[in-house]
Amino acid sequence: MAETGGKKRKNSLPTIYDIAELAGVNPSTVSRALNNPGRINAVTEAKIKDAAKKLNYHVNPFARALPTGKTKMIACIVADITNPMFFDAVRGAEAQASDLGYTLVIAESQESSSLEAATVERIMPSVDGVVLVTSRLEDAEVKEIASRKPVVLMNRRIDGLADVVADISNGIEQAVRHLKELGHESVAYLSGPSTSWMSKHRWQLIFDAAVKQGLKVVEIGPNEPVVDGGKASVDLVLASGVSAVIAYNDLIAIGLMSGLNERGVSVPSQVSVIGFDDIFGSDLTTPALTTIKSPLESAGKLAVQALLADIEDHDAEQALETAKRLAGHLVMRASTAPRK
Amino acid sequence: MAETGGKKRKNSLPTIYDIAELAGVNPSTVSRALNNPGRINAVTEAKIKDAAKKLNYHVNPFARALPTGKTKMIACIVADITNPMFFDAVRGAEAQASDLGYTLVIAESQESSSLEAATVERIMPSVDGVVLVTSRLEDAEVKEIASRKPVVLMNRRIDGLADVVADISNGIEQAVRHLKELGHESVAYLSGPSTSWMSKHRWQLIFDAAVKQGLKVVEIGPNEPVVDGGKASVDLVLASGVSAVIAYNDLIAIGLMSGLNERGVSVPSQVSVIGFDDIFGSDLTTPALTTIKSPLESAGKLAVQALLADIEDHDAEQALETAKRLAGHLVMRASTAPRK
DNA sequence: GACCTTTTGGCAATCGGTTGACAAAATTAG
DNA sequence: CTAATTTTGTCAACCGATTGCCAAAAGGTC
Repeated sequence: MAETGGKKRKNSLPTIYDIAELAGVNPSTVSRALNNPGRINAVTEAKIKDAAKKLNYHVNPFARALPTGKTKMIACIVADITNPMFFDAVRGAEAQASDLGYTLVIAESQESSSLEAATVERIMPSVDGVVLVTSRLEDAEVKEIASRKPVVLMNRRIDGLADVVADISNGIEQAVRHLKELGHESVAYLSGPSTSWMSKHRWQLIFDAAVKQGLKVVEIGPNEPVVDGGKASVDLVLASGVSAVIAYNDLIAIGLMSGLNERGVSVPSQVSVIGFDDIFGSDLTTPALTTIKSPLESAGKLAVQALLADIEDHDAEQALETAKRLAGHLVMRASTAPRK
Repeated sequence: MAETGGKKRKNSLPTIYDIAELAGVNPSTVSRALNNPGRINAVTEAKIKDAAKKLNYHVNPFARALPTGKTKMIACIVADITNPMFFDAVRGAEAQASDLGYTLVIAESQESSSLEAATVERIMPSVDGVVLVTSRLEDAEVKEIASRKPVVLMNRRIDGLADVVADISNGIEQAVRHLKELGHESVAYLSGPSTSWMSKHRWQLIFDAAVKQGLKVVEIGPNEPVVDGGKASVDLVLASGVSAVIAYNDLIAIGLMSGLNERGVSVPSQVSVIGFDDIFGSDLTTPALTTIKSPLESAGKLAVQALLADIEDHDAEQALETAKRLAGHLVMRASTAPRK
């Protein structure tokens, strides 16, 4: 006999139909028992749940996604996975997502706005919402995306959209005051990519703080937000004649220190350097880097919390409010010293 | 007030039915034209593709996944996202996956075997295959998973399963010879987690090389594969009386150096330290860390290549063969010195 | 016991594609 | 010019869940 007489079941996974058969009820009853506890008689429900256990049933996410449109996946798009700054953010997001039964898809845009757009386009159909971390897209593009699916921004602000941005004004003020107290009279800001909202934001705050403290202040950039970007800016820094530098991020700060070192300029005795983020490794440098740290893990958590609140039609305000109280602060180490 | 961006749109995305209508053909013809080029008359095909462009059509991945079982997603499960070692691996994997039209889902198991099992269970139904990086699961568990979906291992070997493991025997031999040449007579291996295949593997090779060079050798561990794990082992290292240490990874090595430093023991003049992986930051320490580096980005690429070959029923041998030629080597920096 | 509610669970349509079977049309052969 | 063959596109049955609608069963009321 060519065909077996038995079930033609492939080695595929159990479905609600199998459960229905085993429990002697209709598939729709199974569906209700499983997602709509209470809708069904308690004893029937128990019988169905037993059968489900017995068959080791797991809902097929695709079959569910088709009619509901809900995929239980969210995306987190970061500019550069290899920047340690993203660790904590991603880890916080991951933890919160799986806590709430969602799967987090992480993708990177490699600091490219066109690649970011393509990535978003590719992933969007598969997810219920998106967290954009330090997005390099233009406001209009982000808004367009947000018009299709829930979006939460991290380290970026766009009017009308939800965002999680730690308040760094205090940290920056501390940093600038710190430099002032060390006797510095001028400071340079080594900016990040020109498409970075966060870079502009930091410059704005540094500018204000410096003016307030009566320090001369200049912006040098844009710089690639990587170690080599910092290294490449050494000439400009030296030419500017400043005695202190605040860099867009720790990577740039580290690159700058290494570049200065190669030039025989000593940090911190000749030039003081401050970074942002307190990434892994920033306490390993010589001298250890003074930096302005943000609570990125909490930020990641809250971003996902707000996103899921929106997706599931709860109130996102609470998470967003909590996020507003996130604040950065100065971590003092050894890369700053009194001006000679 | 900032609302999250979800204007849930009613009029959903274009479907093949819309295209069919616009092009005046049957939906199945559209499906064939789009996935089965050649099956359909060239002019009809063109007309359909035009219509698809016009409507800005994108296939609904869930609708497709339902009948085909193919999701065009693969998972990459790593032990700890915050270990910089995974950057390069993940980046290579991501790049290769999107090149081939797949979406990579990254998840971490936080070094926990039970969490890893749960994560795999959760993600498995949604993906076509899995890359396990330094898995903490037992052989039998991994095999069970591999019996359900294609699996490729990174930095782990299990009989009968595909793996990508760079050949580090040479790098280790270089390292041990290097220590010997510096006059060391004994070396300790600071091992990683007891569930780590890679940790055992490294110990094996170090042991062999040390014996061959006539060095005394001991294993100290297990240690948590993080900075604090290295710090915590300082007492044991000092008590052992060795003058050189090779650590399971750079994180442990860095922690050890910092711990030794706190004890007033100088690296490298009193104790030489060597790590593994050459992570970001390992050249920033004082002294800069000597380490055995593996080509992790290539490994990630090849793992995905092999996995996709398997999934799409091509020949995975080629990728696997190339992977066999991946080799690590010693990166000499400043954390090793002649024995006093 | 007749009548009205409320529970409970089944039927069948639906989500958006894929694909085997087949008929109509076009092409080639004899 | 008819028969055989190939090409092209349609029909309809899935894939596995969800859900509105409805009927049967159970419970309450008078």
